[in-house]
Amino acid sequence: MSLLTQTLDDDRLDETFAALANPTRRAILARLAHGEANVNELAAPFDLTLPAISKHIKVLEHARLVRRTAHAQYRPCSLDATRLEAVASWVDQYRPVWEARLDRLDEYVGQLQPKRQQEKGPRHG
Amino acid sequence: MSLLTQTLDDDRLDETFAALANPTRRAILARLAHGEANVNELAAPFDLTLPAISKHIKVLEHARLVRRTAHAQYRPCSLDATRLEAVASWVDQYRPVWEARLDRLDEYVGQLQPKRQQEKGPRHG
DNA sequence: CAGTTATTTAACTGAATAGGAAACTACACG
DNA sequence: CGTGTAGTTTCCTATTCAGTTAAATAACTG
Repeated sequence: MSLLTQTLDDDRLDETFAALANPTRRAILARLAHGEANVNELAAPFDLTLPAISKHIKVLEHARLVRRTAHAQYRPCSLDATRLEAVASWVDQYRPVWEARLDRLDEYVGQLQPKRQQEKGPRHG
Repeated sequence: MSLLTQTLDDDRLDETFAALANPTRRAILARLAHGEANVNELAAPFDLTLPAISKHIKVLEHARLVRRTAHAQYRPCSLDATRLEAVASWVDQYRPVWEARLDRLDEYVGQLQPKRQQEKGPRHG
């Protein structure tokens, strides 16, 4: 799959990235990586009201970054890493770009050999 | 670095994820992965006005996902993969979670050995 | 059933986003 | 200098977002 077609199958990537674009939500994910937690537990470290946390969780849930169950009046959350894996594979498409430090994937794609970096030269004349 | 401290150094991750949470901007990045391009070239595939694209580029530039230069009246953009690398390493923190399919990093952190996967068993009672 | 705990919903506010239209800047070219 | 080309800025609109308070729902507990 080329980087040009990548746009076609970014099914839910908008939603995923939008969910990740918030420090509270990333912190919630980090916490859930250590095991499931209910809403009050998740809210504890933050200077936010419970409804605010509840909404953040809803965003994460809707983005399928967390799964929820229900035990009595508790609604524990757990991490669902599937979408994180999707993020990883999206960003991994660009890995050659930063690894080669070429900033041109073309050259990487076309010719895998290291081959002298081939400066394009400044062409501002 | 543990997943709990990860929150502390997510310097510009908000901005980065927010910039990536848009299909037009991701498509622009994809295009730039093939080499630099100016604004009109970047705008061509989209059903958006030039100012709209210009603003998307500004978002990407501010998020340091693209770099810009100036040749005459052209302002070519090129991909800067540094922040993508940051995204990759952020998401890679979670790799053990989806690779082990445990949904509990604790167990991974505690005992790295493969050691028979140790099913926790269903505990919904 | 009354009360307590856990969580959500509703209603509202202020700020940020995405987009368009129109006007503006900057440069090249003749 | 005037015109075309490349791109940005300004202004405006509609939508979404993050947060609040207050009220509602849900389930356990005595």
